[in-house]
This record gives sequence, structure tokens and C-alpha cells, in this order.
Amino acid sequence: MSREDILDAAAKIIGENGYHATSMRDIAEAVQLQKGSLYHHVSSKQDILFELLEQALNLLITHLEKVADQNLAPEQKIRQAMRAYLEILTTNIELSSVLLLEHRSLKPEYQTAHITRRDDFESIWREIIQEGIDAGQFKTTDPAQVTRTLLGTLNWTITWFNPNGPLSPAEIADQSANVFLNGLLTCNE
Amino acid sequence: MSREDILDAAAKIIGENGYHATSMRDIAEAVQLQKGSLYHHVSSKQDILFELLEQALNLLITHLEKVADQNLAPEQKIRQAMRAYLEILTTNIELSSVLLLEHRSLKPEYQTAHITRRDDFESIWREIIQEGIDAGQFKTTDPAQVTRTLLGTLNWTITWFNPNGPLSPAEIADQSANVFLNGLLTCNE
DNA sequence: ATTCACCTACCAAACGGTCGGTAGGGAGAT
DNA sequence: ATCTCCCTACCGACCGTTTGGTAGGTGAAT
Repeated sequence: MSREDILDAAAKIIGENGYHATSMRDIAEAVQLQKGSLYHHVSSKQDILFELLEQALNLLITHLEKVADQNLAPEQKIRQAMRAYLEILTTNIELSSVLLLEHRSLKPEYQTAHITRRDDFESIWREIIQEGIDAGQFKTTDPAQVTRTLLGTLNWTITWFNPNGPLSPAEIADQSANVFLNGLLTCNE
Repeated sequence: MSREDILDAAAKIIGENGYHATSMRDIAEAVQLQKGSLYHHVSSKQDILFELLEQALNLLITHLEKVADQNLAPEQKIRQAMRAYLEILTTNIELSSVLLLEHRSLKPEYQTAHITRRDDFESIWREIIQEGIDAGQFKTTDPAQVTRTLLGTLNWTITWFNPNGPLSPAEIADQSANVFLNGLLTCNE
């Protein structure tokens, strides 16, 4: 039994039921250990949560940076980024749920470290949008607000996404991208 | 002390900290009662949660229906609906947070009743979108998916909205509406 | 006399976390 | 070869506290 096994199990249970609805016993049972034995691998319940948030952010940041560093036209870059983001969100849906829904259960001592990393993540998106503005292709004056609008749609996906549903993550991303880039209205110029 | 006072206080605390992080003692203290006295007004903690979810949905549904029943062009109707929705979400931010983030803490016995009402709510949005499609003004083939995309952005607002921030709820709604209707790309026809 | 709103005291269960103990395995010395 | 020593991984009992919920009683209003 490794620390990673425990964190994986914890991600699944906490992602499904929430941090406060999950007990150390629940986690221990999932890895077939006694509750006390968990503390040989982790130092506290908060420690588990913090680690999961880090893992989730690192996963997203590394994959997003790969897209951001590519030499692509703004429209294509944002399409790729949305695809990559949704792909990771949905294939790691429990871990992602922890990141997006449970970060408020972090105690103040852990919060500051997490928030810094979270800003790193959001600034990747902001920069992608900014590139589009600088290139004269995106018509907005508030990239931060557009980022929030965009991330809202993508993040909310985890609350309704069904892996057995009719749409694949890539298809969902593409449909969202179409709306965001071209709008809902028919262009009658 | 009325049942309503207790529910209001509960909405505030649960909305801020989450259902499982809130104890009946916390709620009792907020209304300056002893914990045991709460049970004169409510039958259980789950009862409180269920009631709050009902309240939130009723609030949103009545206000949204008012907009939906108006005789407006699809574009204007969706702009109005987004405004009204965000206005209520932000002025009742704790109650809204309970609805959007804590419904998964409802035990199965309560869930079915809630889900039915929730579908009522979402169908109002779907119909507004459908009107736009029928009028030939919205270019999409999947109104349900567009609804989810739209609601994602609006719902996610409560996770970052700051009443002292630079943007009012109406401004946020308008900016989002602009993106959704016209897209981010400059129309070079 | 009854009802209402509330209090105090209590319960069993569950919580996160600690602790002493131990089985097993590998390394070093004899 | 065997004995010693330590380390890792785990058990299971236990700690103090908190949890949601119950029961019996009290005092004021009707």
C-alpha cells in the first residue's frame, strides 16, 4: 500500500461525496486498511485534501501549458485548450471535482499556498485570451471576465457530465467553442 | 423566533460553509436558541436542506417564468432572462449556493421530489432557447446542450462573484449575453 | 387547562487523531 | 549461520470532542 494508492482512493470518495461527508474510516476501508494505519502515510485529513488539490492543479497546468506554448492562431489555440481541459476534467472527474468543489474546505493554513498555484492556472487562460485580443481577433475589453465566463461553462460540465452520454468530451468542447467564438445568433450582416 | 428565521440563518451558514460543515449547533447559535429548541420548528437537518432547495428553486422559477411569459424577441428574452437570473443568484447568494452546490447532500428519500422540480426549472431555459431556434434566429441543433453551456457560465458566477467588485450583476449578465449571442470573434464577413 | 416556545440534560454513534505493540524483512557484525 | 538491530507497515484499542436527535420539564400566554 502506497501513499499514492491512498490519495487515489481518497480522490474518488471525496470527489463523489465531498470532503466533510467523507471520513478517514471511509478512505481506510477503500484501501483495506485500519483507520489508524492511514496516519503512517499521511499526516492528517487536511493533508490529503491539500495534496489532491495540488495534484489536480499540476495535472491541468502541465497539459494546458503544452497547448499554450504551441504556435497557433488564437482561435485554434482556444479550441485546443478547451478540448484539452475538458478531456482532463472528464477523465479525472473525481479529482477534478475535488479541485473545483472542495477547495473551500481547506483550512486557512493551507489556503494561501493553494491560491497562489490556482492563480498560475487562471493566468494561462487569461494569456490565451489576451493573445487573441492583441492579434485583433477577439472583440472584448475585459479578458479576465471572458476567462471567468469561459471557465464557468467548462467547470460546470463536471456537474452533469455522463461518460455514457451521447457527447464525448471533445464534442462538448467543440460545441462550447463554437458558441463562444461565433455566438448563438445567425450573422445577418 | 419563526421557522423562516431559522431557515434564513441556515441558508447563510450552509451557503458559506457547506451542509456537512454546518452543525445544528451552529444554526441554533445564529438564531440564539439552544440546539434542542430547533426541533420545535424543524424535524431534521435534512428537512432544513430540502426546504432551502425548494425555496431557492421556487424563487428562481417564479422570476424566470415572468420573463419567459413576456412577448419578446428571442434575443431580448434571453438577455432579460440572464439578467433576472443573475440578479437573483447574487442578491440571494447564500441560498443560491445551497441550491447549486449542496443538493448532492440530500439523502435519496428527498432527492426524487427535488429533481422533478429542478427539471421544471431547466425546461424554462430550454424553451427560451427553443423559441430562438424556431424563430430561425439561433443557430444550434442541440438546445439542451446550449442550455447547459449557458447555465454553466451563470451558475459558476456565484463561486467568484464579489458584491463590492467593479461589475454589477446586470453588467456581468450583459457581458455574458454578448459573448453567447455574438461570439468572441470579430465578424469578418 | 391546554398549548406554545423554549431550556437543560442526556444519548448513542461517529469523528479525527494518538499510541503501544508487533510481524516481517534487510543489513551488519560476529 | 545466526544473532542483533532497526525500519517499515500495519493493527486495534483508546482519547476527547462533536455529531444529530430525544425526552422531560418550565413558564408564559391563551
